[in-house]
Amino acid sequence: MADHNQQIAHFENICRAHGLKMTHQRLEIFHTLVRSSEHPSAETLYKMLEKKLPTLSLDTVYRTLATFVELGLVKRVETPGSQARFEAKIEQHHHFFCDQCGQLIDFTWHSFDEVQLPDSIESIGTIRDKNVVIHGVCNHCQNSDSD
Amino acid sequence: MADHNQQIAHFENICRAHGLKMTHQRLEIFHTLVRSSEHPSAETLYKMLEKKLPTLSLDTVYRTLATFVELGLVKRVETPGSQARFEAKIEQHHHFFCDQCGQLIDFTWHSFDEVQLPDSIESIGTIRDKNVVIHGVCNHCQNSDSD
DNA sequence: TATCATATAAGATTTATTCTTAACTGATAC
DNA sequence: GTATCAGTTAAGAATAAATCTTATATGATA
Repeated sequence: MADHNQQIAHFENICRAHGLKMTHQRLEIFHTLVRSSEHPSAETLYKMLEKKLPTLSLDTVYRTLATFVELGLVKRVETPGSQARFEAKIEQHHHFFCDQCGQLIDFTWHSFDEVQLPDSIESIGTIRDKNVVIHGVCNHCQNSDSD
Repeated sequence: MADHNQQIAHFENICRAHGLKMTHQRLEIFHTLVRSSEHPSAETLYKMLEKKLPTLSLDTVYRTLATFVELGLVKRVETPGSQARFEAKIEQHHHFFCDQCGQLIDFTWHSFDEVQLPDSIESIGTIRDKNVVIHGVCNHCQNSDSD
């Protein structure tokens, strides 16, 4: 398990540096996202939080996520689903997307991270980030298919 | 330049095999997509075709693309943009996405295609497809930034 | 303690996409 | 060739995700 406290400290620093107030909502949304591995949508986050913050509004979740993405604290993950999904994971990682259930699973692949890209990339542009996306069927779906 | 005729023959076979009529609209939409390298959205395709098919409706473009995706003739490409984008490219390839202009550029990387995935994948699921997505700034944007 | 950024509520707006219905077109089977 | 029926069109309605609006309330920080 990664050191979430450190990440939350970083989050607080960034907010302070940008003169953003540390509201319960922001803190809880970030906490939830950092601790979740399911890459939730705004709506999912809203539901995850409704017990802890009964007055939270979906609008605030959207607004807050947009702020976080702008600050680079959170990433929007592209998926085939209709709703945008988010993650607060900082370490370099890659995604396995289950075409059956829509689950998104992180994995690491250090040898890929260090490999050099093909020369042809130079004629295309400058790299900020390189990621692997695997599409397939997760083991859970695979097993439940066998009935 | 790839052999588009072969791809179009394949397209016709698949349509016939599924009892789908070879309408002008379907043919032109597929032609345009096969020959385009810009991964157009439904709306972009619609605009690309409005001269050739003045009576074409946007609805038909959406409907036709959905049919093609279902038949596996066309792929929906996930991008950070709000509109879905499509490609008819069959050969294994990867994507460079320009964060500045939203352009999506294909590239090939054979050594990646052949490399083995990390063992950890086995505990996740079965692979259908693996792709690299690079985010960065294309050379065109890079150059026009320097003013 | 005061100030002001933020959150909330309620509802309107925007945008992409899909659906509906009715009339028409044209591809394919015969 | 002609009939049939899938598919297209038009026009407009319906959905759904996301964003915005306005007025009021809250609560973090100086």
